[in-house]
Amino acid sequence: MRHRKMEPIINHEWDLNEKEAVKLQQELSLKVTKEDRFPEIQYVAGVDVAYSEQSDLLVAAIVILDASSLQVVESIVVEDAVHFPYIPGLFSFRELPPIVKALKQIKTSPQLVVCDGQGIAHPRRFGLASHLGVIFDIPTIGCGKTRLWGEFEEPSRERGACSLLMDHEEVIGGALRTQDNIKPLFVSVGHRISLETACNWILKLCPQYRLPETTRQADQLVRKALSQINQGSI
DNA sequence: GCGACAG
DNA sequence: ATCTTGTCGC
Repeated sequence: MRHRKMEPIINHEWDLNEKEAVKLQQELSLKVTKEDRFPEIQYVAGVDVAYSEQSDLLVAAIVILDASSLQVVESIVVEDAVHFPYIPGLFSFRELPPIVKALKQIKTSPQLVVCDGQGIAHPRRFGLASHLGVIFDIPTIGCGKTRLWGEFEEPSRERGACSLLMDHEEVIGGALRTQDNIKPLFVSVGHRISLETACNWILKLCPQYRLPETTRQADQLVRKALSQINQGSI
């Protein structure tokens, strides 16, 4: 099988101040597509980032899962220096640089990427998942453990229950229960996928645990890498 | 000014 | 996210 490495269709500057970052989000958010626009999905990618002791180092991991078996077929871990502080609403400017770096090196191109964070459930409708989706022009889902934006009702307590995340009259995501009696996840459109399809994929990726296998596998990798880095620096 | 605030 | 021990519960 031949592979073609992923390449961004948009290459913008990352060394921005807060005001410039907000302006860029407003511009790029116009490119987000909230409808299903993707081919058959054979590979799904998971992304996660961990921080070292003094938060001066980032470790990002990409895992590629076979969409049917949910088995890992490829993975990569990269390190990068922190170039942006953590600011709610500007999260992508902190975590995306190492993620982009890692995605460029992946040999197996995924047809869908699941992100640990929000998609359009964001004050400017441009969370990490949407940002990643737009610059690579690839379908993405935002899947956060906690809420950033929007109001919602508590979904009923069985797996699959979902209540809409609303910003006034606008639907920006869903609070989705992935297991019975477990706190819901916050699922939102990243890019080129509908909320309904996104929720169905997240449920498919959560056969046993609260978090999607994509996120769990990526989380496991960055944690292992970080512990090895810390041991080597002592 | 006060509370909220993805990871 | 990370710092951190025990502890309640299935």
